[in-house]
Amino acid sequence: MVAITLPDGSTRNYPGPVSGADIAMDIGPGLAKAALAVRVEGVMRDLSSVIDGDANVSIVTAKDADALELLRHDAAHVMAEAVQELFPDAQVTFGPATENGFYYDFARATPFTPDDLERIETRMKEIVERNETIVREVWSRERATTFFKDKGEAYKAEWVAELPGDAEISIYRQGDWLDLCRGPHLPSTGKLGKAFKLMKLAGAYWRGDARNAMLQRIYGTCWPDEKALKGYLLQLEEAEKRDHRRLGREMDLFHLQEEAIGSVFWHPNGWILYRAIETYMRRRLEANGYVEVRTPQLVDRSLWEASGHWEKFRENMFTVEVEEDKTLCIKPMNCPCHVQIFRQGIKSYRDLPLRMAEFGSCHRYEPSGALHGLMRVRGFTQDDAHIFCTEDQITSETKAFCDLLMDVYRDFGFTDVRVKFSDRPAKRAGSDDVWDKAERALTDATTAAGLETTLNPGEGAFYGPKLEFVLRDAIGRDWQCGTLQVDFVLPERLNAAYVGEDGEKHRPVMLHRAILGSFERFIGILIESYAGKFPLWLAPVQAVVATIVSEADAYAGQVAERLRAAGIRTAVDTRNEKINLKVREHSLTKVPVMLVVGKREAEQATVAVRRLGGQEQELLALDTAVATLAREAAMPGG
RNA sequence: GCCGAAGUAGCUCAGGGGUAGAGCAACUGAUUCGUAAUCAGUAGGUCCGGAGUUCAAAUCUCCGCUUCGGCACCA
Repeated sequence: MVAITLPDGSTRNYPGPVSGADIAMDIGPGLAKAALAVRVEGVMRDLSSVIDGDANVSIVTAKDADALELLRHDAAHVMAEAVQELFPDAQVTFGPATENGFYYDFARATPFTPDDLERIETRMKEIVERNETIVREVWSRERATTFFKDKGEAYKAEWVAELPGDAEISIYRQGDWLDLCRGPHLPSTGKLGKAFKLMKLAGAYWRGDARNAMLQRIYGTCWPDEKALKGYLLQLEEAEKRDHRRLGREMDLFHLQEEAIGSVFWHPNGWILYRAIETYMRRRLEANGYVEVRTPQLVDRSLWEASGHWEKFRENMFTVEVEEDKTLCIKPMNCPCHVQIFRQGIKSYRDLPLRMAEFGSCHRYEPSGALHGLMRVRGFTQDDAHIFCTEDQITSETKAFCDLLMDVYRDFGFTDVRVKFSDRPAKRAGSDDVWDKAERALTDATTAAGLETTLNPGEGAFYGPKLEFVLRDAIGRDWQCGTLQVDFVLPERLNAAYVGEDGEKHRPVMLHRAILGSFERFIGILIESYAGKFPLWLAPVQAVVATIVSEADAYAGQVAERLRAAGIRTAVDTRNEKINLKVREHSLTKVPVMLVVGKREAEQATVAVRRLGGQEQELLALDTAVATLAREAAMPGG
């Protein structure tokens, strides 16, 4: 007897082992038709898999959230089948489901073309129509190895060889095509449906290693139905409209050009935004016990040799040969310079923690393929600071930092922040004792700050563990902004010391930390996150006074003066144009507030206030409007 | 850096071995108008750069640069 318990709590008994399909059929033919897979004790399995003992079971249909992953994984298989039918010389490698779809990596001498994509997609739809039954088989290692080797599938053969000894080698067969795969899969290709689309071609290294061959990756997206697919494509289009590179041009914030690759030309409007953020950060840091410094751009190579950067980071550094045997480096980081300031004079334990901040302008020679708008540049400014403290202060300083960081992010409208915790790497400096202490300190601090972290095992810096704070751009790409890194090594290398209570010399610990990361990247993300519609305190132009008739020109000037006197960045538009045009143009450049004035307003000392994106207007006395806007435009945190 | 694609007016894009095209923007003029495009006219180009093929190259070929999409990288 096998007792199967269903999600509703009911139990069905079977005389012997049953498959998921049997159970679904037993419950009803409708469900049997809709069934895609079965979840046994929470684990997703093939519908055909046999359950031979009592179990909690649920039937997975397209309505299930995790049916999507199944669907997408199948889409990858169907694509691979289509590709191999059309291009028999293409070798298969891997093809997983992704956040919005799937991809499959192929090895092939001649690259696929965009035209090929159309052919492949058409063939995929044919395979769905063939409704090939998907069958799972378990092969011996020898059989699998021989099979893939004979077929010329070198990558699959390599993978089989590397599967652990006790691993079951499962093969999924659909029609004449098969693939080595862990599964689970749908019962047949027809269940996939046709709500998929091949999106783009890309290169990708075999097993993600740049030393390996480059494969050809085809990305696709896949959804349960046509409506969801359309919705996704529409969402992509919308996201494209908030691309910071596009908005940067439309709103006249900045530009990039060939003669200064990877460096930003900030236009007046963009620079207002930049400075507003800098002012805000400076106030925040001052309120949190930081001191601000400024250190040199050009620093002799010897300091970088001493810090270890010359050895580890040289390829990313711009250098200048000034005279024979003298190399200056354009600083890629601020830390060694901050240690130099720390080292001036004798520091006592009473001076700690010393929080030294700099809006540090740095340059790094980033690989050409990595450059991306404001997000990845070669010249940037960090909201950098180094906290010199004792080991005992790591937890409290980290906690204080996390609180500050979350406060700042909240002020910029970010509440969904991912925090990654990177612990000790294989190659590292410092004793295990010290690492234990540092990792525990970070863990305690994040817990105290109420942050959930995901572990990035072995990804810490060689000099200490770190926290990374990740924000997401308009099209779902993640960018690291904030960071906190514990460093035991640099104080040692650059000989930073303080005198302790005991009168002896001690090494301080350095916490490298940034909240925005770089102004450039943060502003890029900010633009996308707000879709250019900044809150009042950040908007480069906060208000436009627009006239309806030229008789109101003089009054418009007075209104603007009043607003400016109240600290509001105001422009006046007295062009001889219709109000419709003015509203449209200032809406497109995302000015948050428009004050429309005509004859009526001029006579009554009022303004018609129109908010960006809104339909209605509010008629206010000029005094009221100025007071309201001044209050709204105030920088958060005073 | 690697794989692929693209580069034509300020922007979006069409064209394609034989005089360089459109819409929007710009400029000029008219229009004084009540909340997302008033009308008319004018001007605007090293077709990314360099070499080659050709009577003739924006167009074909090669090399380079930049950008875009991925991958790798991001101490």
